[in-house]
Amino acid sequence: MREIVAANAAFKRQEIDREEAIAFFQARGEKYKAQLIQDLPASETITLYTQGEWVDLCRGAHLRATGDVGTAFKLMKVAGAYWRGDHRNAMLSRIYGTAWRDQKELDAYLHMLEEAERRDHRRIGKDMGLFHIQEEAVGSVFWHPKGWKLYRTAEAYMRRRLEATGYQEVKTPQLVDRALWEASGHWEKFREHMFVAQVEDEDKVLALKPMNCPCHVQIFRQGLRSYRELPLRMAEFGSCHRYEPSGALHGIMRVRAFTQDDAHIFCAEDQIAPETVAFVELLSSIYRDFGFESFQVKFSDRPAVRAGTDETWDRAEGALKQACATAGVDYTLNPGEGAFYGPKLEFVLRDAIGRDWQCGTLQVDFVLPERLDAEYVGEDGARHRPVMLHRAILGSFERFLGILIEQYAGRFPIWLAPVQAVVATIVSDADPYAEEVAAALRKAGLEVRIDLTNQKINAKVREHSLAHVPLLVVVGRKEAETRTVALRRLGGQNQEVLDLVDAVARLAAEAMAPDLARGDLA
RNA sequence: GCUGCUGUAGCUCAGUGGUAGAGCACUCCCUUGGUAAGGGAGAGGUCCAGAGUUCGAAUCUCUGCAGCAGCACCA
Repeated sequence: MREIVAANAAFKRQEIDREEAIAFFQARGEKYKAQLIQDLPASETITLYTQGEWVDLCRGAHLRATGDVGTAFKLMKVAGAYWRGDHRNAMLSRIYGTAWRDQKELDAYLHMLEEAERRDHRRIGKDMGLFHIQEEAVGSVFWHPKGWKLYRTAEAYMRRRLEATGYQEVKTPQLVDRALWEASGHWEKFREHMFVAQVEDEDKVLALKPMNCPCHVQIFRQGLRSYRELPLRMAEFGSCHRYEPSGALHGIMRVRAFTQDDAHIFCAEDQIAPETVAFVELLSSIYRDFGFESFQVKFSDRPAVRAGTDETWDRAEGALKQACATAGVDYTLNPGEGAFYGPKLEFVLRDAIGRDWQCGTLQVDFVLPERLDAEYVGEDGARHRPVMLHRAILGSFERFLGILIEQYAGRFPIWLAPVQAVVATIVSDADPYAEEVAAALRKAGLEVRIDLTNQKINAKVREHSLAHVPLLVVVGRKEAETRTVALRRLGGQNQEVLDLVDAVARLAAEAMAPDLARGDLA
């Protein structure tokens, strides 16, 4: 690179006849470029750029000469990429680099990347002791006490939000006979991505459920349903297993065992729009509570391989589009990326390194109710097919918590923090009082640790700051005597001396989950 | 899954064809100190696993496993 830049060879543009260009690249053994030209539309002008010895097909534009690149560049990584993005094709090598106006800008960029790396949930998960993954359970999370506390806080919050908005929670089996997956169509399409279990003295083949919808339909099918029960919102924190390709695994964001905040809304066709509007409202409110003010929405329409007739797809896509309009959702189109049974909305959040992850989803499905024979009795006394709306807000707890960790770089707001307060003593004379303070905070519902170790207060402050504990409640001789506490907040430099009783009331209020603070249920 | 890279103490990482190192963390002792590291001592490793080359392998080669990056996939 440095040699090429130093040579300062001029880039020369040259227009060339199509056939001539194909012959040229063919002769040089560059068959992919020849193929590229072949596939360019006839109207396209073919241009070559020459730089010293090097001739390349390129539309341009280029710098004037290689010297213009300057010295503020860095080659970042080398990786394979499939020819034309198709895994059936050969893999070509791709070299990634970055170039900047000067060294200072390059350094700033590299520094930014390092900062982003510090937010990486895998790093923070380890540092804060939230979870780990090991070889014996690839793609599955071992949640440690603090990580599980975070998980349970999120789960309890979600459960309250769902209960408040008319969902009924259920729990369905992990192991389900293959016959059900054949009926739903998943066996045919996703068989190689399913974990299969067999028992010795039985012929049955069972699969660990990769998703919950067929099971929910089974509950819906118990007994005769009436149109009066619709929309029927059936929710489950459903544990699912999928044999994801090894290269897809990523920390806790893409795993093989995960729990969806799944729900299926069984409804009539004219209820799609109002249910979508209500869903988007709920999702937005929940994302806001978790600190995500903005998110992308993608509309994925019919894929090439799909179930259901074109007429059905027309109806499903039309209904979803109309619902988006009513809900005022701005989306970008994601052509051909829908589920095999219906179009979907994807709600996408971005991680620390700038990668996008689908979290929430809403999918309109006319196919599964048909395949699994779900029906209800309508106002007219006849049997009808319900429409199923598959929807998730967090998507999976694992992925969402991973993004949440990165969003806050481990410095969670108080309501989410796995350890909300540490009571730290300055002298051991204050130990009994510290116990009393901790007990009072605990009684008020806070997750509290107590630090009576034989260390200076400086060291304690440092330790718990590094552990991202939002509240540090310091007590020494003075506080014990006056029944006060010296409160220091994470990131703050000073402390506030409060009366113990006031402090407990105030911190309890601050630690309250946002829905409870608002009194959503009331 | 594909391509490339990586695998050494709990963590971060150094190291070398001749019996393994640092800092932090940990344990113990001293220290009771008022808001981001008080001092000292100690313990800790099948150098990812298996096979091969070699007098000798943690180091070289191969295979496997796992991780990382990108690509592909994502009900």
